[in-house]
Amino acid sequence: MELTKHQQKFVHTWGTLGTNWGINKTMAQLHALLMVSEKPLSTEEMMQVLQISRGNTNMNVRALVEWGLANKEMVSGDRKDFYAAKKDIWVIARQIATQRRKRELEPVIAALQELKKETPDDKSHKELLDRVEDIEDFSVKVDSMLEKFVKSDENWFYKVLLKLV
Amino acid sequence: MELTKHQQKFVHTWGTLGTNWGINKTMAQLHALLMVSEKPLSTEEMMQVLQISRGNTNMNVRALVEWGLANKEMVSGDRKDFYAAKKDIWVIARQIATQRRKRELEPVIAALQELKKETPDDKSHKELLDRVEDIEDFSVKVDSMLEKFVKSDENWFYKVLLKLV
DNA sequence: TTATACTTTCAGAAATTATTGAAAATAAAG
DNA sequence: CTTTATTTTCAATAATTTCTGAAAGTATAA
Repeated sequence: MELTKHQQKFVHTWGTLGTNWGINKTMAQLHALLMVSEKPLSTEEMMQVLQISRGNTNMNVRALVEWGLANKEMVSGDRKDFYAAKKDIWVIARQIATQRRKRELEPVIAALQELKKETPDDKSHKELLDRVEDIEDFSVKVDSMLEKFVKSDENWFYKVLLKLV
Repeated sequence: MELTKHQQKFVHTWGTLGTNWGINKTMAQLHALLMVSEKPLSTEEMMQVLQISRGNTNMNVRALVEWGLANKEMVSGDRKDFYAAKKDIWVIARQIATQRRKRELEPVIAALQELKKETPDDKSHKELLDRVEDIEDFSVKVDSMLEKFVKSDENWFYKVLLKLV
């Protein structure tokens, strides 16, 4: 299997951009590769195109599945597992929002709530409690906004966008 | 200078959470420390409280200033530089949105636009162009939403939130 | 069964990122 | 100026994260 130079560039670029988003290069490149592929790909094919090891391929493609960005598929008559990326940008965006909410926002809210509960409300903790409460309130708002986005359809987003103008 | 155990826990927790957001631990801890401090702090004080080196303190406190999350301040009668965190959550959120837009979103849009321009519109690039266009459109929408948020006041956000219900 | 095809795991190696600490640079005071 | 206080830089090192490849594990076919 061989990519055109433009496909190669897309895969390479997506890997670099992913790095700035805190996503590891291999995972981002696999995602890009699956997104431009017309058909599901096997581990062998991904290894060969990206020139990476079997272990690395397996770990990262499964991370993609865990994030809900790709699916494992069976091709009849073949014993191998194949993988295909979800291609609808709204589905992708919702999956990412779901995961980031779970991994980045909810732990913040939980930690701040605990902190608030156990911190005595005395003079020496005024600043601390003010900060914790402000950040918690804000986080809860963002969280509920993301929740709405996740549960919404495409039109919701357009409507919101319109209303903002 | 000494923190209460609750302040210590906040600083420690914020450092850990920061790590999950792709921010380095020292930067997040410095941010937390400055957020709970009633007065601006000197490099010495920050080094001593967090038990970190002078170089590390200097680099990361300047990163906070670059992100617009803290300010350098002069205390009259003292030759040292002091630093204070911005404490208004709306200001903080807008600063972070501004920076993330610049660092994470704009490079994506620029890269995709370039890719789109240079990729021939033939059959072998159908998937690629479809993906690039979808992601670019979506990114531009998110970007303009963030732009609005950055330029807005606190009420804007509440209004948006209300409209979404 | 046993053989074969394929996937998963994981210890060690490689690459990347963060931190130290001391030297160089800068700035204020005498 | 010269001295002294302070900040900044950066090469060396430490810590963390990613990647490899081979061995162990699973599943299907013969």
